Amino acid sequence: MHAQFKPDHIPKQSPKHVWPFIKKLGFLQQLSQEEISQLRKLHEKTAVFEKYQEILNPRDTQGQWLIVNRGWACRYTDLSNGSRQVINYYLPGDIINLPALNVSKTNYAISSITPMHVSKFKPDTLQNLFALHPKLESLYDLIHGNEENLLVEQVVRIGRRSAYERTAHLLLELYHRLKVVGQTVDNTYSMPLTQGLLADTLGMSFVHMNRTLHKLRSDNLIAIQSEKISLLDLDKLAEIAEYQNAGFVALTKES
Amino acid sequence: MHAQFKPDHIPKQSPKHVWPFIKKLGFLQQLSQEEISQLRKLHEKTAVFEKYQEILNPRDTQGQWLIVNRGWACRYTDLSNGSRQVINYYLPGDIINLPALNVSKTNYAISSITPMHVSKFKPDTLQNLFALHPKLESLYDLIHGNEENLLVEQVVRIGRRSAYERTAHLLLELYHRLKVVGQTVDNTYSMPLTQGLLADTLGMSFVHMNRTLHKLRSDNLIAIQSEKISLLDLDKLAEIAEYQNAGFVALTKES
DNA sequence: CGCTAGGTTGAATACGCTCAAAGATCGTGG
DNA sequence: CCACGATCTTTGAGCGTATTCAACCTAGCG
Repeated sequence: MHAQFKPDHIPKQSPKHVWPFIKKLGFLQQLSQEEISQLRKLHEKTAVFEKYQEILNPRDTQGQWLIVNRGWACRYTDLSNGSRQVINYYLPGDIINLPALNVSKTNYAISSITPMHVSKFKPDTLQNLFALHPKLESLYDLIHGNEENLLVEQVVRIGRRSAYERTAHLLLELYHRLKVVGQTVDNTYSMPLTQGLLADTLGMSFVHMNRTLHKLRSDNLIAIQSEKISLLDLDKLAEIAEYQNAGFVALTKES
Repeated sequence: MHAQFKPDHIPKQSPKHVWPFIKKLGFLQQLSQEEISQLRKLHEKTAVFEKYQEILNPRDTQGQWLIVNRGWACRYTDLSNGSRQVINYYLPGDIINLPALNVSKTNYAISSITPMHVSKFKPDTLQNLFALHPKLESLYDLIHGNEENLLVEQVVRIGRRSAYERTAHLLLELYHRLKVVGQTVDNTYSMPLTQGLLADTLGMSFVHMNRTLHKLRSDNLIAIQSEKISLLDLDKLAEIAEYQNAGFVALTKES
């Protein structure tokens, strides 16, 4: 059990446990007790992955969906010249939609980055849920749209931003996504990515990644200690990165 | 009426007209006459856009979906420093899913590139269709997955490929997507993108775009005359770009 | 205590950008 | 029908950001 997971270390099956996925939906829209207990049905079967374990394995994951409860994963492509591009990250509260991946041929893989806890469920569980609770279906559409927005942001980030801006932008995105599921404390979160992985995400060399992080530090915008990163000036970072929180926008916030 | 549209110039309402969208689905899986006539219902209401006209206008497009019948469009983001990033293109046979865009806040816009013909339909038309024809629903899931794959490819392309590779890769993607809807002839297709737009797609300057295209030409890999582009050596291009046709893979090809 | 993975730093190089200016193409209006 | 303007393309030259190569440092783990 690694240090970075302590804040989330709550007994797994406790009825008081709020699953990150439910927390995320609750952030988007107020949920009734009935809806929450319905959503708990998606969490009945859990599983565990080790650090750096392959998750996308088209052979044996047919018809299984995963919800990330703890830990990070990522989707990536390895190129023949030895370089790697990380497409996106899966954080607690995110759905990893394996069947959709199987539907069409994929050029990418999914792997855990840290040890992970996930919930597994079958697609028809979701179908049944939506049939009874249309509101949950619209919420699902919403997070699905947000996911696509994240991909779009990744394109813009890599395509038209400087290394400095890219880095600020990604760190902000991670911050906002983690905040929704309660994994930030005082603008600080645990960031289990190596500089190599960050570089592979932002399309740059790990040497330059290192230098860019240094510049952000010397500009007093971020602070890093072991796996904890602190965003020291959210406004300034957002200004530099031209960051708009597209990845997580609530439809109607009726809290 | 522009020259590049002549090959597609068929009377609009002719019963023999095969809509690109239907052609695309038919490429993925053999369609029955019944299914084809069902899909025609999506094409009952058509509309037209001018060249460089804004399509995504969150105010007035609620609940409308578009199918591209003719012409090209793209989704893009303008940054405050004056640069632009094109996210993806919409070609004949593609669906532009406007409601999904409205569901969550977007940082991007959609605009036509050429004059366009589109079909408009309401989301519940699609719902009704799927209720009666599950096979069509699974086909829709498939093209939806393919769309996401294209976005993923765009990330990899921009993130980890050289200008030369990127360009080859994009030209191949456009070729394969157009081929499915019958808009290629002998490895040639009409490519209405300016070098500036191509550059904004691939995250490079238009000057370097120009030089890269020249290199591809002098390497005898492509030929360009006005708006026609020919891919002279598909295999070599694919090898250079490490291209795998992820954007369009059939589930079961039972022809 | 030594190995391995990750982080840091320097120096040389290269890929792609910016600035600038000159052609080409096309639509439009005189 | 030609001339003009606007947009797009082409080419040159200098510059800058990011890469590569290489070495060394650090921390964690067996």
